[in-house]
Amino acid sequence: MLHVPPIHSQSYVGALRPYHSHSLTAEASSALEQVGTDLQKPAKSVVFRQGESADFIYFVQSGALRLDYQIEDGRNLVLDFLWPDRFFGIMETEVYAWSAVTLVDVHLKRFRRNAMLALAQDYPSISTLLLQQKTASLMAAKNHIILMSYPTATSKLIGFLLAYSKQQDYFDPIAQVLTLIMSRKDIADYLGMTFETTSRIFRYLETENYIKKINHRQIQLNIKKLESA
Amino acid sequence: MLHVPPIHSQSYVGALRPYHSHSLTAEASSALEQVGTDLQKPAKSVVFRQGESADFIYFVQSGALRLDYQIEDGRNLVLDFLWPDRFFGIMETEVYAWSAVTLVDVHLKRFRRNAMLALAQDYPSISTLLLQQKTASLMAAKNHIILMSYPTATSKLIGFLLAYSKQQDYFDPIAQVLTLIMSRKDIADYLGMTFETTSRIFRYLETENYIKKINHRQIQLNIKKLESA
DNA sequence: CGAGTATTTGAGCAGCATCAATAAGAGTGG
DNA sequence: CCACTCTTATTGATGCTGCTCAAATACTCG
Repeated sequence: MLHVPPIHSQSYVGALRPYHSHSLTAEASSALEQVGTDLQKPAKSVVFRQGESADFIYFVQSGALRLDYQIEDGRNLVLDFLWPDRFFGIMETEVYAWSAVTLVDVHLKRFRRNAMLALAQDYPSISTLLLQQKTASLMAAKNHIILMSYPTATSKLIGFLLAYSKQQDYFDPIAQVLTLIMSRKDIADYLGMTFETTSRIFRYLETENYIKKINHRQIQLNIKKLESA
Repeated sequence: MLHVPPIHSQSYVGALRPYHSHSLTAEASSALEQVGTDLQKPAKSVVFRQGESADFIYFVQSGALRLDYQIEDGRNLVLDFLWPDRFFGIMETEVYAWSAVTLVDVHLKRFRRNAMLALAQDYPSISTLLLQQKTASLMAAKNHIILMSYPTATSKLIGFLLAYSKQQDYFDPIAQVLTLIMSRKDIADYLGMTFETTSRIFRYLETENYIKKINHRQIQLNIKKLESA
């Protein structure tokens, strides 16, 4: 059975509590189950591309992805990072407005959009689910905007690290070690800076004892110090 | 019969926008009508404040507003500008995560959140409407992120002017004159820069004949030149 | 008309981008 | 397992953009 936990927040905007604390009814859940198929993708593979026909809606069962928006000037913008329990690809348009790329091996559930939207007409709890998931996307976008509005690259990166450290799959709260599954460039493209700046700020944070690099992808965080910065 | 335009439709000039839509059935429409009340607000008034109990959902019938997010460090961030045909204040949390402030005199429709969400359980078309409106908010946020990612203040401001000039209430396509209903500071707080920079870029755009200032709030745009920049 | 607010403009400096060169790590095949 | 290649990350030097602080001007509203 497909169990969708209530949205939890990694947010600066505020904790996100569902209006009705709820998951799907048993009937809605099994109806959804019948139109969904399991799907596995290796790391660094494309789930869908910007501009492709938006025929499917996806759900992250495990792993992580990033959403890329290709700008006309050639730059790539990372719009969001997706973690387990998130739906994505819920478009109102014919085509996907951005691409979805896996960062690690992922386990997805895939639904035909037509089928899912038809079910939403019959099962109010599916409509509510879709609305909650859209809300989750919107809150993530608002948090992203807030991060990008920070006046310095240092505060942006600190904000990013603190938000990221809420992801229990990649942060060990005992050892305080964060496993970076995305590249310096991905982080830079998310925060609106160059990857050289990202790298330099990591260096600066280490000299000031905010973090300690174990290797390129493993970083020990001094959470308290980062939070008070 | 209720008629709400699809989210990508263009607004028509001057008239009051009904929230009635193709997506709402007659029953859903009249049910909604019974829980909605008309509301007028003068320019520069607060519709709701960040942190207040999120009891109402609003619909813009005419006018324009901005959504403000107050950051702990004292800065104010403009998250979005709202135009006619947009719902706002659809929260999943107990309280509003940002404030809504009118830029000009506005005509709103106000719905009790409890009532509206209860109706959504009975009328699938109301759920669809809410989902569409969330999508509109999300697309606006994504466009905002794209704007903020532009590498220079000049390109951000050009992007803002071009997007804003799609608002037929405030852009005269014959004279090519855009009426700015928000301050330099509002624009700066939306784009993530200082208002001095906003002012300087306006000056620069005028020297390069991208725009011509009629006065502080009326600006003639050379759309073609701006688009090719 | 006067007081308060919004906007413009100036000077100097800090932070980030750019261009460039190394270094570290990951992947592959012998 | 090592040698080779390719990718990712780091570090350096330099210049420009946009921020800060400051002052003057324009506009708004009672």
